[in-house]
Amino acid sequence: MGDASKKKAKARRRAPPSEDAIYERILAAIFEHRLAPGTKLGEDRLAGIFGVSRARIRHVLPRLAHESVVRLEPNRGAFVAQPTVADARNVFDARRLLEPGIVERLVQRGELRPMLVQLRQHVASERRARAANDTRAIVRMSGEFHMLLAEMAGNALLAKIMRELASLTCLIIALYDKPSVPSCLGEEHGDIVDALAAGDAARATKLMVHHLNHVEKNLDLSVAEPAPVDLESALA
Amino acid sequence: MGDASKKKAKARRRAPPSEDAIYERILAAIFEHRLAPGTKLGEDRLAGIFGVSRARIRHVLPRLAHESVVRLEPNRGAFVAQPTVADARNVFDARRLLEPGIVERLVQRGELRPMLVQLRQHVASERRARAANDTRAIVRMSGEFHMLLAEMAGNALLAKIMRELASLTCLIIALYDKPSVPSCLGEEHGDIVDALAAGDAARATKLMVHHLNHVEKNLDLSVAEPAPVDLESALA
DNA sequence: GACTTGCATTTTGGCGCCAATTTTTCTAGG
DNA sequence: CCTAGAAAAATTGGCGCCAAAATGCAAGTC
Repeated sequence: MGDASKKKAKARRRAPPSEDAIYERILAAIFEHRLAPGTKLGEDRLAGIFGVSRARIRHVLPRLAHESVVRLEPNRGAFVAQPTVADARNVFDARRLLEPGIVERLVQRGELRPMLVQLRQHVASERRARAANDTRAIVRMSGEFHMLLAEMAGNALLAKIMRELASLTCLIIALYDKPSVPSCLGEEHGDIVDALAAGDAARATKLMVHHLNHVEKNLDLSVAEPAPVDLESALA
Repeated sequence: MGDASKKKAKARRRAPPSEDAIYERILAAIFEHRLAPGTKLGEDRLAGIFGVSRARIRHVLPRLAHESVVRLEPNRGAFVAQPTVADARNVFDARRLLEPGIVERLVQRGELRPMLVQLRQHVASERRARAANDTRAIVRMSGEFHMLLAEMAGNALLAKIMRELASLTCLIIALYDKPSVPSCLGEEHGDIVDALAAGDAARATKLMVHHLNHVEKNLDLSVAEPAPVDLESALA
């Protein structure tokens, strides 16, 4: 390959990236749709890119695999996961179950003045990204909004689960987004924040469910699965 | 140490345990309260016990750490996790959010005749273990009941999350169980199955929430945290 | 006699090498 | 010209060795 120079160029000069840093970097790349689903994540390749040894990479990949963000095939390597249509429905189903509860816990927490200003700032950033047509920022911040809500709900466990669901949702959008509409619906995040500011928990949860339904409906989940070719049964 | 013979005795003669097998074995030991919270999980110790190389162990421990079942201290080793009181409350809070939804999804699935027989069999096994006063089996099967429900709900993602929550619950019971009452409440699992059999989703979810509340109330979560000695702030 | 300091042992962390499997390419045949 | 087979290259998986850090012990000192 003749792009050895490019690898060298991307390796940090004398910054030894920590293990968590590599983890976050790969996750961020997936979040921003810089790594397409199905992309092979070769060990040597990644080691060269980050300027670390292969052993370091071999610690990070299983971690990502455990969150179903990468798929680990024995003796073949790691690939960015390709959630099936069934997986996608499961993710949205789980989110419809979790996120209304997260919103409820957030309002029950009381004293959400400082949280509201942070949420408003985030929504404003989203609006700016949308105005600039910065697709990567739009998708990333859209996921971050939901992660922010979860972190504010005061339950670190739920926040961790929400992080994982947000990552998977990013992959799903990358795979099944209809080219027609920009996947991020206008001001629905802002509407949720407004309901929270009004202390109307019921409306906030209802808006959250509707929002999730809208996002899912804007995906093309009707496509037949990439032919689950079951040779054994097909040739019986 | 003079117990080198005991290690050898426990090592499988000529059965090379797979990586998943080791994972499951350690998890099972935690489930059955054979490994107390805080126990150190030395690498070559485990390697000797399972008769595998240290490298194999070094792949399993991070996996368990990712589920918060073991705590990984840099340069110190792996320990069975010791969830704090706050962690415990978070776990039960998350379960109160998830499990009613799981029950709902189960009934909406329809055709639960075969599932009901399996659930009834499980409840019967639990009853038998309770009659035999087999504490380990009681705790293990109590967690397995909830995992079974989640797997039947038709959402593999929710099932995975429930598995993790069940593991953590086992640790929490091991840490905070009041010696007074056996932590597993009589026939509450059976009552939930009865409600499912009657097709009464509302009652089933209500019973589930009550059940979780009962389990939590039977724990001693009032103990003051082991003094989160924050030296920096204490000596300012 | 108790505390501190220094050293030895044990354990984890990391790096490099070698074997196994897969994928690609080259060659021979139809 | 295309297909099937085999050899070669590349990549993953695993094992062992070596360095770094932490713990426990022992000796020295006040």
